[in-house]
Amino acid sequence: MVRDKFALVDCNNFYASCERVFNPALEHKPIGILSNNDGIIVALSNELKALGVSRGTPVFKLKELIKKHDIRIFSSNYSLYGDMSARVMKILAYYTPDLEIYSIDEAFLSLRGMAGNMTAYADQIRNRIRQWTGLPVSIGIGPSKTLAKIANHVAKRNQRLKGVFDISDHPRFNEILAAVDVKHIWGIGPQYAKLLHRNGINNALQLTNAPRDWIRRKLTIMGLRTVMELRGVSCLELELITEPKKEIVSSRSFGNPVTKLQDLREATTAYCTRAVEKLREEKQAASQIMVYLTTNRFRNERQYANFQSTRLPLPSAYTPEFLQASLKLLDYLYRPGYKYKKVGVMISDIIPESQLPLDFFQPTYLDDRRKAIMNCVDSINQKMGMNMLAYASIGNSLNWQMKREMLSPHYTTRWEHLPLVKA
DNA sequence: TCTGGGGTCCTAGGACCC
DNA sequence: TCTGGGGTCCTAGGACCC
Repeated sequence: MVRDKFALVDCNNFYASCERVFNPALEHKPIGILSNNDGIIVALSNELKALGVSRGTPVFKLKELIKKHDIRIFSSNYSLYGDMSARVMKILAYYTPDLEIYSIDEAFLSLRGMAGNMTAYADQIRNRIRQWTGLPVSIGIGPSKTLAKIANHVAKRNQRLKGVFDISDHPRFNEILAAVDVKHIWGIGPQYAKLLHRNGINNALQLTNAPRDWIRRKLTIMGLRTVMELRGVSCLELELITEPKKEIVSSRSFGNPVTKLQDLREATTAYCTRAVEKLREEKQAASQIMVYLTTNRFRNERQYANFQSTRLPLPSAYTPEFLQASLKLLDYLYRPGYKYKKVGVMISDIIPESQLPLDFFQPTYLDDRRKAIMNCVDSINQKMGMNMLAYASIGNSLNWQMKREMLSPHYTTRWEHLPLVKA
């Protein structure tokens, strides 16, 4: 029997590293990347971590620290990170077709059946990514995905390992697991970590040896799978084909509180348009649409949070149809007198476009000219930029738009932002 | 003043059917 | 006092991931 073997390639402090690639002055500086709306820190360089800052901290709480330590703060620049991610994944695909792109900065590779020194192989991958993109990555290797994740975690924390660690058949396997807190295990979140700690299960080795039935009962089947994976029994296969999404959400918090229905209608138009665009990118159609509206739960003022959904007569991917429905839902949800923080649109009951039902009495998305119109709009927007062609209800007040006050240039996706090299 | 966004899976409980 | 037994489908809520 050929034993499974997985490598997890993970970019170190991905967003911060992307900013650094194009701005070498940031080397060795503490860097923080902000969420949408410049709200919280979502990514940190090691230097910022060393100052005791953690993911999720609201940036306003760091004002003093930022000044004191010359911390460089950036709004998130997804067109830059998305483009850098694509470059890394392309390099990995060159090594193997057995590649699962797990997130913007992580990928699993299958090393099944490969002979030779895996550490040397991983070193080579790591060096090539560094050389071709400028990004530092860590690579963990193990007999299951969960153990590959742990190996990666170990690689990141030990300078001596130079970014690569293979945990398979390691002579000090137990010792290594005993040093990993359960909260760092893939699949164990804050709630489960608390539960485990309460029951005296503090590290990965203890979890590995925990009673099966108890785990099944308290952590469900998912938790049991995690334990098996820790024992080196691979339960999670590489997912080579990306499954179509079951729901698509588009929503944003507003830069400033919004009170007027008109502004909410404009925001809803923007998010609904984007959601249906994503639906078409996946070549899917949907029949369920939901709109939700909330005030700011952190503020000590009158609160409102509600949602409303409706069903289209037939599955569709025609934006105007969704727009009409979502604006109607919004009008129904809206109550004057509140300061709103966020509106969102969710699309579900998704089926492949190819499985659209036929209807004798009304044209479907495919039969009439709707699909052709959407294709046309999409290709123009793709070439000329998002919302180059937009729906009138998007308006032009922009009262609802998010804050992005510390955005770096779009170094790789806009000609006018290309970095210049001075002769 | 200032606290993100976009997903997935599992389970329990209710509705409804025979 | 006693109060069937399944099956299926749907939804809400809770957990997780990045």
